[in-house]
Amino acid sequence: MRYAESHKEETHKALLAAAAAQLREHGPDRLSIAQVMKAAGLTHGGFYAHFKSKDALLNETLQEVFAKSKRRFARALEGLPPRHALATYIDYYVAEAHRDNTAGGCPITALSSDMPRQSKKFRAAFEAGVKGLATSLAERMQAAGVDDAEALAPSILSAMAGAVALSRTISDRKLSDELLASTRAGIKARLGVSDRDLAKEPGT
Amino acid sequence: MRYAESHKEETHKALLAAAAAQLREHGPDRLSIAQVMKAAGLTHGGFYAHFKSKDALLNETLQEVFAKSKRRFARALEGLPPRHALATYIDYYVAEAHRDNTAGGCPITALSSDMPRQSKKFRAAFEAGVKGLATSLAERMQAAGVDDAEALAPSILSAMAGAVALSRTISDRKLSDELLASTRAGIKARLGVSDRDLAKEPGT
DNA sequence: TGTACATCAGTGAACGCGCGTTCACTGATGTAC
DNA sequence: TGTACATCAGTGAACGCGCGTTCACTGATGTAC
Repeated sequence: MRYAESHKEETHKALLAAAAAQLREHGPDRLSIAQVMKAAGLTHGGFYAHFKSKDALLNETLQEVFAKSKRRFARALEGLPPRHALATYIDYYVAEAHRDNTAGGCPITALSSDMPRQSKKFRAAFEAGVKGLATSLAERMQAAGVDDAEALAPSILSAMAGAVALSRTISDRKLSDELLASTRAGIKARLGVSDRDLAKEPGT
Repeated sequence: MRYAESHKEETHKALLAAAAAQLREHGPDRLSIAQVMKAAGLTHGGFYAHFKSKDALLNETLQEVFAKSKRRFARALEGLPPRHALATYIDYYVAEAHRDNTAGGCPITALSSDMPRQSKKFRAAFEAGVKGLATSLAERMQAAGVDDAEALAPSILSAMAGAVALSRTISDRKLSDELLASTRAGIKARLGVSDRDLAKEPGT
């Protein structure tokens, strides 16, 4: 079974996509190579033609997931005026849809409490991703006229991630929804981009 | 080797104490029965004289950890005037010392992102613990004159837990410290118990 | 055009390992007589 | 007071299991001649 030139690269991408979902859904420890291969329609033995080890897969996957997060972030806010964009991002992150989509969501929300138990290399990749997202957020905040944006951004990010993470642990739907709504309102108020504040913003 | 009447109960407690630390340090999946027994100076085979299963140990341990968290919460704030107590709690929770003490810290911070992958029973124990802490916090907030305390408390709790959890993933000490400081300031401002606001409070 | 060989992504059996769990056993002490 | 037996927390070997990893093999297609 000889394959097209691009075949190996395509399989590599398919494995990364499967791993990206399983990493967030099951965590780095419960993600299993056999399951990732199965999701791509392959048997587990072939894995090592694509990755040196499970660690290598996890590292590449995490970088990919953060990069995708950042790209999606930028795309969703394209063209919006700065303060509106910031409010939209908060609503988009601290959302029921995000809570209900662990496999496709933010790695900070899905993996924060796993990180201190992971390898140094994996933690470094996570930290780089966090810094990247914090920087993006800080830029958005600065553009929206928020004071001291750079120092504030990591705290805002952790409040958003913490709320979504906690909302996932609560089966009481009403309480979970309220936690998200209350967090959205609180963060937007803190940044001066509540619906009330936004009325002052010049048009799109 | 016949033992004193209280001996079995003491061993049971020692196992719970070892499990309490390891649960938060290593998470429910990586906590191992052999390691817990070893920490109590015993061999792994004897475990089943004390607990029906690993699941039973995890459930009992988590309940114990939440109960202890709540007791410590109450003890630390005893005698303080309401608004001062609230500010103290925030400083106490969102702290470098808490970040550096995973094994002895809050289970929400240590386990949030593990929970969606755990058994229904374990998740129920966690949810009950979260509700208990949220209620305690809401009472403190209400006593301190915060509006809409009950609806706000879960969001505040998630912001505190999220900040400590994220601070643990960041090896960059300066950034990690700043994240905590910025979160303390933000939450105290949101609740109207900043140092500035507290000057107005009647004495101890 | 036809034959022999090289390529290499993927297969599937096998490995050692740590895990949760089981179980026959130990041995110091209490109780029965 | 002395002997035989019961108790039971703890021991340590053994189990099946899923895991990450290795490796001899497969077989469709490309290349050499």
